[in-house]
Amino acid sequence: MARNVKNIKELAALIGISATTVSRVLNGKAELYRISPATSKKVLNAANEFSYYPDRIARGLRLKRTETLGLIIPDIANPFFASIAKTIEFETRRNGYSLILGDSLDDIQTETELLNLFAGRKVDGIILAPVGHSSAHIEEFQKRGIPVMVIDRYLPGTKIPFITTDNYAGAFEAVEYMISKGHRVIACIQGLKGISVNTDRVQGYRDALEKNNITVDNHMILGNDFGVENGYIQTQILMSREKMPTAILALSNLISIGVMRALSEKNLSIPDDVSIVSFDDQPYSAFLASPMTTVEQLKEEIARIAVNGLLAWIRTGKIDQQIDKMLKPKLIFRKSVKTINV
Amino acid sequence: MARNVKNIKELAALIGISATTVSRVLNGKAELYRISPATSKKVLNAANEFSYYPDRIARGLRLKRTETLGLIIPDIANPFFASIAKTIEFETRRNGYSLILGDSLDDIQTETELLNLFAGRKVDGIILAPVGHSSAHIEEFQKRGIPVMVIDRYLPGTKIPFITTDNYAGAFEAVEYMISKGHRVIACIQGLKGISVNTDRVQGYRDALEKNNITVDNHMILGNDFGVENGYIQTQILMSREKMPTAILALSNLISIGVMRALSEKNLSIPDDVSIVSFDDQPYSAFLASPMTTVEQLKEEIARIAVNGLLAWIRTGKIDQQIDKMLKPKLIFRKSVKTINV
DNA sequence: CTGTTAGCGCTTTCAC
DNA sequence: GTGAAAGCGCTAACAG
Repeated sequence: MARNVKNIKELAALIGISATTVSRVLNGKAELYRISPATSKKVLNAANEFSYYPDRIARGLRLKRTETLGLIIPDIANPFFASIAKTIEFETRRNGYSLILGDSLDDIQTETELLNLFAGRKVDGIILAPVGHSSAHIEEFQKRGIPVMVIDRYLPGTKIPFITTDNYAGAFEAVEYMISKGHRVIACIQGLKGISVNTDRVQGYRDALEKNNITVDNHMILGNDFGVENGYIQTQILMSREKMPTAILALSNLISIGVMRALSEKNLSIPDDVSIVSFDDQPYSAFLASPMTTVEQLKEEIARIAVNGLLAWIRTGKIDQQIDKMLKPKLIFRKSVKTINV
Repeated sequence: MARNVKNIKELAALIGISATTVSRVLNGKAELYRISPATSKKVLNAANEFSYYPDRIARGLRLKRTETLGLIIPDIANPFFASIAKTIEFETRRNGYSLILGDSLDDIQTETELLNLFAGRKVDGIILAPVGHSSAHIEEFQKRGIPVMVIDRYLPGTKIPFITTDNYAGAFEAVEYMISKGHRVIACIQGLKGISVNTDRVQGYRDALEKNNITVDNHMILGNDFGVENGYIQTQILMSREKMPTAILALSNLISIGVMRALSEKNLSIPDDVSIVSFDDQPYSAFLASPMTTVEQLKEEIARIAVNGLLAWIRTGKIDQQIDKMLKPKLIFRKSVKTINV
């Protein structure tokens, strides 16, 4: 095994040519500069033999481009985001880019900090599942010239491109389905208030009820977090009330786990005592005590469109505003909704 | 809002001092160089006012250190690894480092490619959940001077430090528990053959049987992947045999989902028809059709030790060989194992 | 207490 | 066809 070589100059010296030529060959510009095939071959062989990998940091400095994308996500442990991250990583690498990851913990300050950090690291673009309603920090960021593509959630009233699920339609359909099964008192345990995903789902919930002449009871909309704990606590609250819902719409897969925990502690069963529909289909959804009816989102699709849209934006320097997209979700029917007297 | 400033020189010019001084103040070396408080304050104010963030790429080139860690994981969509990744990201950032993520798809070639890529990007260290038995490519890598810390799996016969679960003990306990419940024909659906996690678990399974005077039937050890599909297929094979097992040890959470799918298709129920214990506890484990008895691993702990050990290694330049650790897992008893005639 | 200068490893302009 | 030299933005010697 030959020894390694530390930089392009050293490699060039070893072959007895200039660093310039080595650089040209290694960057596929041999043709362009009419470098002789013999020289080319020598360079390629040497690079291989001495396992030379160019220093991407130096390259990035010179080129003012790092071939790195930033990904900011509110909770990488949430399987919904983990799946999205997997596809994003794959697509990113397939295009010769690397991915730097940040978990914002659904906290706007951490998100801002990550944006600045990534800017300092000169990422070429960012994919962001934003925490908040406020978008000032993101727009300011765009102005610094770094493309930001928003996924999952979008920022109304801004020019920031996004790919998301048609959450309104998903919630609307889910609720209409529950109504068709005879439910009239349906609770909605929501995630973080004020972000589009949540707002749209709640609106879909409201409109489905109203369309079916059921008055919306604001006490039936509660919670403020996408996590397990919130699902647990809100269900306890719901179940201690005089007027208990016969069905619950859980606005995330984690929330529905919390719901299950609370119900099982009270020896209430799904769907006999309470029906439930949850957002985000998961591999385990079908194997729960009561196989869960879910609203499935096109995770891979969202990830792919986001990466490719962002890279196109980076390459051309301008954004295809047509990219804004809301992908239709799909209701997956299982057994967590009971038919009750109509 | 003041305009932004593009580099340290420009900022320095604006205040009317040299870039050196600005650099010193911004790096907290004002004291060291006895820079006057007045100048210091001016610098800090200006940096803030013009929202100047130093270019970490240029800094990295100069310092030969990027304050970036690489994380290579076989499947970020697997909630086990997603949880680990979350803690790793958090700890990494808390220490002022960034994290670049690679998903090896449990493929050794992709893993090697990622290692080289990360080397080119001059990461200061790497946390790796390795795919394979072979460790040559990793050792070669260490020689290039980049510290590699292995998690989850370890490489026997190498000097590469690792943090993992005591998988042998986990499997041993799980099987002894099933035996204590009267099971004698216990199958083991394994993950990727040849990697330590798998080897150790299988060995724990074998030894528990033998210790209880049950002859190990090699037909009862099958499979070769940690994913859902493998659990599904192997269960179908098991259930189509003359001699069916009364219990299954599933060597990952994904495998057990596959087992559940196959059983439910055959209208077999857990634990009435088949008992099961699965590795990796998950938030949903308690809410499955049959609440699942699982072997819980200390994910956060593994992640924390790995990051802090790696950073210490980077800072001091030498590795604390004491770091090699196998954390004891915990058996969580639920209802997926039936007591049968003994 | 502060500044000048050199150089990290790469790519590109300009020159031959 | 190839090379010398400049410079990306930063920090650390060295100098005062």
